[in-house]
Parts: sequence; C-alpha cells; structure tokens
Amino acid sequence: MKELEILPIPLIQWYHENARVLPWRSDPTPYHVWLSEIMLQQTRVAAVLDYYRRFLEELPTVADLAAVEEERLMKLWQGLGYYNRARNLQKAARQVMETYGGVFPGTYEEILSLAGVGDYTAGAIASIAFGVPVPAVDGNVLRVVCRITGDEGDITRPDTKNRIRKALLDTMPKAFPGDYNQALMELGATVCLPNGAPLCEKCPARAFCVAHITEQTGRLPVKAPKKARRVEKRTVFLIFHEGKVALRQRPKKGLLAGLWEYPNEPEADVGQLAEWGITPLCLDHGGTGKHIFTHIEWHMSALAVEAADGHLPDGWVWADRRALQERYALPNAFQSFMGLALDRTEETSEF
DNA sequence: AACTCGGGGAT
DNA sequence: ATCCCAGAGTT
Repeated sequence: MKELEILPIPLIQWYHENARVLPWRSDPTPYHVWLSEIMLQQTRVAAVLDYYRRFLEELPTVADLAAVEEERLMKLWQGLGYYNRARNLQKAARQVMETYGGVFPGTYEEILSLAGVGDYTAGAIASIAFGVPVPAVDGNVLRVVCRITGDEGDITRPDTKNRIRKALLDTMPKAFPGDYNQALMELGATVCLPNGAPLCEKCPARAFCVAHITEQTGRLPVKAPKKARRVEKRTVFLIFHEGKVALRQRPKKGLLAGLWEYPNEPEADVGQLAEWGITPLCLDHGGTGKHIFTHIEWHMSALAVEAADGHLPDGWVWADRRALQERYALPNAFQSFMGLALDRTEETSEF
C-alpha cells in the first residue's frame, strides 16, 4: 500500500488549489457539517444546495430542528428522497439536546451513536468539524483508493470497505484529517470519475496510480452487479370536489413513509371508488406517469374524478391549491399529475 | 449478507 | 437503459 503513503502531500496541495466553494465549507460548525453530510448521503452536491440553504434559513440551530413540527420538516425535505434521513435528523437533534445538553458531541463514538449517522458520516463530522483523525469512506473514496492502489476487492463488500478504512487510518495526515478526507472525496467527484471516464491528466496521483499506469481505470473499482428493478402498475385517483383534491397519508413505515399522496392502488378501476364510499359525478383520464425508484418502477395511469359530495375515508383530507403546494409533502413520484391537480383546485380562505 | 429506502444527472 | 451519487437501518 505504498501509494497511500505518497498520496497525502500532492493530494492536499491539489485540494487547496481546486476545492469547490460550497456553503457548508464556509462556516463548518458541527451542525452545518452534520446537516450537509446527511443531505449528501447518496445525493449529489448540486441536488443538495437549495435544500441546504432553505433548511438552515428556517432551522438555523440544532434546537430549532429538535423543536420543529414533523409536517414542516418533511415539507422542507420534499423531493430530496430517502425521507427517513429527515426523521433520523430530528431524532438525533433531540439526542443532542437531551443527552449532550444541546452541545454537539465531538468524539467519533458519540457522533456514531446519533440516529442516521453511520461510519462514513461519523468519520466525516469528526474529522471536518472536530479535527479527529478518522477516515470517512464513501463511494468516491472507495473508487479513488481502489484505482490508486490497484485494489481488486469488491467494494460492495463490508470487508473490503473495512480494509480500506484501516489502510487510510494508517496513512492519513493526522494534522488535517478533515481536508484529507474532503480531498479524497473531491478527487472522486471531479477527477477520478466513475464508469471508466476519469480525467487522469488532471490527477495529482497520476504518476503513481496503479490503475492509470496499467490502464485499468475502466475495470476498477470492482463492484458486484445489482439486482434488477421490479415493475408495478398503479392506478392513481385524482379526486376533486369544490376546488379541492383528495390526499391521503402513506403508512408510517416502508416506501415514502408518512408522505402524502393521491390515492392509488395496483391496477384498480372505478369500482375502487365505491369501496371508498365516493360517488363519481364525472370521470376523465388523468394522464399517465412513470417513476423510477432504486428497486421499483411505477407505471401509473390516472383517473380524474369529480366527487358528488365531500365524503372521504377516515384520515384523508381535501387539499386546496395552497395546501397542496405549501403544506403537504408529496413525493416526486406524483409530480406528473401536479399540473392537472393545480388546474382543478382553487385558492380558498382555509388552509 | 441481503434488502429497503428517492431522485436525478451523466453517459 | 445503466450507473451511481459525501450511506444507514433493518432483517
């Protein structure tokens, strides 16, 4: 592993010259670093920027986050995905308030004990916000290290990840662990790109990178193939009455847990409305939509319904246009029906 | 170890 | 279409 011993100085030099200007780098308090790291889990920098700004604008401190209404929290997270990150974020904020008296803990083990914080995120917060010399091994770091050292290990395997974490711990510059960890990630995000398209001419490790020298960047890192998605057909019901649309809340666990949605069922028809006690006055096609999750693909066909009266099953709500836009958190899966819903809802005085 | 959990941008 | 992203929690 002698490549990792040579790496720190040229990499840190490169990082100081090429680091992107990012909002969580300008004032890296533990709260800022933590929030950014949670938002950045499996999510690109570009997708996070606006969410990060809006979130801190409304919830500038850990205490604010601990106290905010869940419905408002989910609205702030709407569209970012992996919604349990938001719930765990608040759970952890309450841990910080109650267990640590409102002061963000500074050791790797304490940070790791927070909800939603795993070994990567604990390492990132500890090193960046507190200067603790621990690695932060994400997908970028695995790719960079496997290429530079010519590691053939399957990066989807925990033992490969643990081996690389240990190698980094033994070779990282202990004086500036935060910059080193961020430099590894920055290199992976901007130069050592995936899918065999790295910009090796720009890489500070090009002189000693095993994958570059032996022309194996297209093959490394080794990664086991992932399982195929399953397709689900769903019928979506856009039910209107007096300028409002019917919404229901999804179950507390599982896919899109706790978010609001237009009622939908697997391959249902108008008969479904009777089961809900809804009398359709007129029916239209509401268009179609496709949404691709990581492991599921929804093919949706919508029915637009004008209801004869205001009756709905327990727990469902009538949302006017403003509530649809500003109150209820809907997943992006239903975005293709938003245009029709907005057309057929009205602003009302209620909220 | 395998599975679940979003959404989007790049190729 | 496929890959993969500053991964973590559950089973």
